[in-house]
Amino acid sequence: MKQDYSIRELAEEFDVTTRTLRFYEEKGLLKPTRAGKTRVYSAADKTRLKLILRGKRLGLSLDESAEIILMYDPIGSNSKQILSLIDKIHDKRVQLEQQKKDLELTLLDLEAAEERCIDSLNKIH
Amino acid sequence: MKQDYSIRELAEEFDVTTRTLRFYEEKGLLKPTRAGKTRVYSAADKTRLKLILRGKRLGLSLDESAEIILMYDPIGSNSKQILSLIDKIHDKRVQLEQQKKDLELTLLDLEAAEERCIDSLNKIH
DNA sequence: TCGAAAGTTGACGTTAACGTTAACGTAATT
DNA sequence: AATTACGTTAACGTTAACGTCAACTTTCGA
Repeated sequence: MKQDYSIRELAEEFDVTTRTLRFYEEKGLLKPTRAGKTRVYSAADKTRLKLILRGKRLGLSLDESAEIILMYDPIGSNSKQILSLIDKIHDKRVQLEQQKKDLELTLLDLEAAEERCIDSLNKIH
Repeated sequence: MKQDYSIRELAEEFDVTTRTLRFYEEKGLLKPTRAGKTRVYSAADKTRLKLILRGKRLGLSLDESAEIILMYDPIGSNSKQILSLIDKIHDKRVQLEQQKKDLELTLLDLEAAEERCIDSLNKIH
């Protein structure tokens, strides 16, 4: 598996602009190393980018995605910190479960709407 | 069941500001009638507000929610229009199904993260 | 070696979704 | 009569997430 990526490679693979990748770096979401001045993205950067974009499709802000990504990382060994992290994870799960419910309701509504459309068509015919 | 609502009643019930309700009206999402100058919201307005906020929790823009709400409404009896509507509904369903997948993946990740946290705690102890 | 292609850092522009005054009218309470 | 509470419109301010130059350097294939 490939190790490193240029900014353009990554941009094309994920269909974002290079501006976007630089912006994510400014925000601390990606940390490419440098070959001279040129950015070099690692497999870890690629994974993080994937998570960010997944978050976007869920309607999360970049900050929220950043938070979630931090949750995946091993964090300080301090007991208190870990407990606080568990809390955060729990909160985020609650939010996402609510979102899942909303999503399923909306899907049901759309199914019903589609059916009504088809009925309308049949009546016209 | 109550028929009409003042701007404040609706705002408090859904925990939004009155500014928000006026803004939604500007955008054509709500259409309260008037008693003099004062806005009077109907049950239909209330339902639409509920759908808008559900959309927000899904990360939809107001325009997207507006589109979806229009999908629920009976539309022009023109056959062509109905077919185009079915298409739109289908597209939106595809998008939401993708979102559902992303959501479930994220939930799995969070579960795993929580477990790792708990493991860390046990090792410390 | 040289010119196009791709890289870099500013820095200002844009859109969505409201927040925040301001400046005013109205209605009920004291 | 005056305060308080709630309503109105109008208009400028704010934040997030980039887009869009500009002005410059670096790299690489012919």
